[in-house]
Amino acid sequence: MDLETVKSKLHAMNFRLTQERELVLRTLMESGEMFTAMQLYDRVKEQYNKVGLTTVYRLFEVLTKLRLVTPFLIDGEIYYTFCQGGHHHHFVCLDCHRVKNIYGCEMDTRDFADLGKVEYHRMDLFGHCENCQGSVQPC
Amino acid sequence: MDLETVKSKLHAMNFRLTQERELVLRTLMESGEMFTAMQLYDRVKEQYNKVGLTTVYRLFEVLTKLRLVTPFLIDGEIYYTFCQGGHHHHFVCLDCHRVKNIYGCEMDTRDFADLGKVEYHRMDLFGHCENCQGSVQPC
DNA sequence: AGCTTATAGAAAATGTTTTTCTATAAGGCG
DNA sequence: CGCCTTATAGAAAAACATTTTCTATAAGCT
Ligand SMILES: [Mn+2]
Ligand SMILES: [Mn+2]
Ligand SMILES: [Zn+2]
Ligand SMILES: [Zn+2]
Repeated sequence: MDLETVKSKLHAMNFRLTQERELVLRTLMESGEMFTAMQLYDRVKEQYNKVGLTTVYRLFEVLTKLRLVTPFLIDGEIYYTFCQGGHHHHFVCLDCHRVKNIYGCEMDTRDFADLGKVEYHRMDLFGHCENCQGSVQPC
Repeated sequence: MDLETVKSKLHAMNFRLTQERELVLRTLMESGEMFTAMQLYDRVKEQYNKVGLTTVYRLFEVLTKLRLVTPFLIDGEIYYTFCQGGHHHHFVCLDCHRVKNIYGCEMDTRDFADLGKVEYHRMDLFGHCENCQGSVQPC
């Protein structure tokens, strides 16, 4: 998905795409990584200009409403990754925090009807991506 | 798993099973639910005596180290559920927050070798358990 | 260009989690 | 048992994370 599409989704919900939001969104979308609010704030600062931390928090809030972001809990911290399109699963690199989408879910939720009514499910794989294999782990 | 087993696991790591920990642990284990620290603190208070909130936080910390607890991120909040035994998946009721274990994982992580080296994975189903189906949703 | 209203960002407020500190008791050992 | 060592309880403070408030600004519309 490109920035223009996100823009229309924002507009459809009466949100605006400000210059600040565009900087943050670009950083998030182009990285393929997941970030805590503070991490994304720092990344934006180093790559572009400075934006307010509040702006990052508010963007995560908005993107969550639009379901354009998926949260991950890792080591007690909440990370967000840009995420859109149909249902899919994830591979998360524990080293570089890059996220890869896995399409083609074969699960049939009817198999679990005895447990209750399944609304949705998630599957996340965690490991070390090709880039990070063999390389020294970040401290 | 019963309390005695947890006790030995604690002792094996040089942790102690105090009266306060036992109260909190009982509440957690017997409920089958997942709790935020504050929720478990409140539940212990109403069912038994009062314990310190710090004690609950510290117990979650210890149980996390022993891998006797699994964290869930729901609506921006971190919940913990008592969780032990071999690899399995979860069904979480969005209403009552009870958790059911799903054994018999058929996934072969080698199917994803092209993505990187998979260390572990999780799968969580979310929905409404039999008890909560048809009943009025909690506010 | 002009209008309306969502947003930026600094500062304050709020909420959550961790740390500190002292008294207590768990568990080990004789 | 009784004694000893050391992990833990819990209150209070500190640290940290997130949300709210408030005013100026600019996005988007006409
Ligand atoms: Mn995704
Ligand atoms: Mn479990
Ligand atoms: Zn990687
Ligand atoms: Zn339920």
